Amino acid sequence: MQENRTSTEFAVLGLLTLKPMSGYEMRQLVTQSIGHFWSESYGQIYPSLKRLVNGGLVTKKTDPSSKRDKHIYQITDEGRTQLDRWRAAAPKPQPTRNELLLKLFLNEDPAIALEHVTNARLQAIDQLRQLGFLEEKLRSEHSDDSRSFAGLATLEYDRYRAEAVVRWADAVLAELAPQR
Amino acid sequence: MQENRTSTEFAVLGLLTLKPMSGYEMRQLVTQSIGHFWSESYGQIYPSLKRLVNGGLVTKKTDPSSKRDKHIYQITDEGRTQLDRWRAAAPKPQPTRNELLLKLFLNEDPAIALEHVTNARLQAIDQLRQLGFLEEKLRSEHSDDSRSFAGLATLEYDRYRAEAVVRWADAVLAELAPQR
DNA sequence: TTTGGCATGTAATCCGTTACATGATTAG
DNA sequence: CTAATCATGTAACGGATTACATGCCAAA
Repeated sequence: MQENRTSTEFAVLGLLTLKPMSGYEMRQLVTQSIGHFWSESYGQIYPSLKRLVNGGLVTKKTDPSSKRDKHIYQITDEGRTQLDRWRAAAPKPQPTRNELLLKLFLNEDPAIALEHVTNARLQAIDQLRQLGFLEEKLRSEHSDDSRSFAGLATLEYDRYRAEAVVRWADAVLAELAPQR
Repeated sequence: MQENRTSTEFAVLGLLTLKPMSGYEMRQLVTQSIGHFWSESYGQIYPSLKRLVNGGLVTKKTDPSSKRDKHIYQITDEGRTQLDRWRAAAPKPQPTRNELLLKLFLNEDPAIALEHVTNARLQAIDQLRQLGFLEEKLRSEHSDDSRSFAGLATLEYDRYRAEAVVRWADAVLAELAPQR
């Protein structure tokens, strides 16, 4: 009887390897540190934790040091085993659906194309700025362990991609508004 | 009473500006020519067409020249109006969820990281090859009208991005397996 | 004659976000 | 006192894929 786990469940499980934490903390962690490439809502986190507990991959206990009703979740050995298997498997390719490209493709008005591409360029530049902040934060927090390497690699990924968007936009804009 | 249209419905509507066609043809067109950045399944196309007909943005008639039961859909003036409005609006940013990055982030085993990054690099290179084919096809089909410009721009987008992935992978691999 | 491609659609299911519902604690 | 933040969870809804169900026509 093989349980069918979703990426979300493994994400939740994997985050518990960083440290035992509550659903609330996990949500903060996701948005603050891996928000540039992953998101989880409460509507996913709490049900996932529940399923993981049912499957024995995670244990739940109430934090005695907290005045509030706070539940700390911790990964079990079985959880680590399953997580390792998932991590070793090839990441499933995410479906590509890009509304910007769709609008460009379906659009015959050059003015609109120009506007969308210009905006995309500005957004990419803004993303580069934000990635810079994140990188600084990451470097200051844990200076040079292996965890930091993985974090930096993910930042770099998005940096390369954002730079690619800027260059692409420049190329397209040059073609849209030539010699002037 | 404002209808709430999805991106899928506008995609379907927009494709009908290329030419009137059937649901089946649309599905072929999507996978063959814009598959690198957009996908639609029959489970989306047929219900969308139905809703668009109900809303008066599309008309449906049976193709008399076909022996089979073939329904040709055509965009109406009202459809064009609505489409124009949608095209002018800012594309909504697609949520970023990248399982590769998640696995890298959660992984402490360098061998697994190395494997995933190597694979990502190979996949990007393969994508570049496919984009090359698509570009040739596009250039040969309609040599130099405005439609071809839009098509090329979308291809270029993915080319820039795929090249960025290759460069990123090279950088990460260099750090994972230094001096040898 | 049987297989592959044309052709249409619906139903089941999955996965995700947003909205809802509730309440305690703490800082201003 | 009162607003922000901590904290937990469920319900409703939306949007997409996959599986299902059906059948004709053409070519091998």
